[in-house]
Amino acid sequence: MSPRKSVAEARRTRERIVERGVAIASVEGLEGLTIGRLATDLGMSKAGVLGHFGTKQTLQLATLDEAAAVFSRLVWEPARDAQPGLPRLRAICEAWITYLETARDTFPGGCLFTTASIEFDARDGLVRDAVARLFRLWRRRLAGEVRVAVAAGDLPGDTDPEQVAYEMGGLYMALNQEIQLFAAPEAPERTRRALDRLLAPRQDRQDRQDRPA
Amino acid sequence: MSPRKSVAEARRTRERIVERGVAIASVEGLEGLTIGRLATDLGMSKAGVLGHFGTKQTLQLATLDEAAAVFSRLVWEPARDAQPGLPRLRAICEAWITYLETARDTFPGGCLFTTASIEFDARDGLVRDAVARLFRLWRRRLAGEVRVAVAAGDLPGDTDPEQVAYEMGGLYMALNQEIQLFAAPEAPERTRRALDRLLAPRQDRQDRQDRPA
DNA sequence: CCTACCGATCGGTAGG
DNA sequence: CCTACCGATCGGTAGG
Repeated sequence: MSPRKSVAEARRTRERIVERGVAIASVEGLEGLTIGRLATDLGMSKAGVLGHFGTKQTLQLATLDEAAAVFSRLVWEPARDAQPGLPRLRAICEAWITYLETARDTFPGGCLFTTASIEFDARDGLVRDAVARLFRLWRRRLAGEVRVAVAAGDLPGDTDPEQVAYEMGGLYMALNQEIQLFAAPEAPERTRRALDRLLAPRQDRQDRQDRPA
Repeated sequence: MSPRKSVAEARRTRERIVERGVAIASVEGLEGLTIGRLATDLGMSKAGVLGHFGTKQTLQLATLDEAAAVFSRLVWEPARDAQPGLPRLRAICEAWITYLETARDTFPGGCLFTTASIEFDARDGLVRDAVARLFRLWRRRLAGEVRVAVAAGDLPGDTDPEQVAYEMGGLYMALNQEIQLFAAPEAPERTRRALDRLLAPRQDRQDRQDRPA
């Protein structure tokens, strides 16, 4: 017949496309991710690439899914075994910093979610909805972890978990910019200082005291 | 000869192009800002649009310049008359929030600088350099204002001005996302709460005290 | 400032 | 999974 591959081979090809797609989209955005570029990079035809998805939008959604899976693997899962509450929150924070600092192979252009959020925040459609869903999910998880930390007495009783999660999001966008736009080596340490203030374990302080400058 | 216009008319046309360019780029990004789209929107020919700039890159730089001028007018200038230090810092913060909340005519897709930063942070070239220069300039101004506030005794003596300016940047990116992606009405108030904590006037507090919840 | 054009690339389809 | 194609749009140029 034709050079049609087995189901397993086709799945593996689809994986390769999506992995490459994450890297391209990290640099060029999900709109800048083009079928022609993918085809060239992978030594395939455009029709061969598109055949796995049907439309560019489906390709974008698959790329976002793969990126979210990587993020879970690098940020959420390593913290899973930490004690719920402040210890796990701290573990998530560190994994998040490491993800932004070192996941350059997977995300050579920086955090794909920040890129996608900016790119789609003024549009409608399934991609925008998927991006918003991810940010909401992650904020909910962070806020939940803050809530546990408060209940455990690790954070002040009047802490607003949503507020803390919101501010954490800002710190990570700042860190992403600092790494990508300025290649600033002190950025992770700045982020840690800000997080220490945000997640200060107790109210009996006149300043932070648990980390040296 | 031809429908060539006077110098003043040509300048006015250029202004119209650049103003429209800011609005388009706010939604589509500086790469998504196309000459054809501008021409259609303005009822001109593509060559007529491009003639004012020569290349797309020059158009992008002119668009960024115009956006920076608007930003100065809306954020820096209103605070100019406030007392240097914490009062001026607070005035800048409020103007900044207002800018993100209400400048929808000029920036229908949200803060163009955040968009441009994300879009160009993985590329080289004059546009990237111009974006980086703007962010550096504004951070320097913020840090300078923090320094004045510390010298005036309005902020604790161990305040790190660069750190505060860095965190403020993160808060504004978070606010931009919250407005654009989530249309969250409580976002400005969240930002104010975070800024109050960041710019807490004195260390003799167990928690923030100058704003009611 | 226009018309008329260029080669390149876009997303996508037909047919195998 | 391929070749071969489609109409639309991209940035840019020639010439007036």
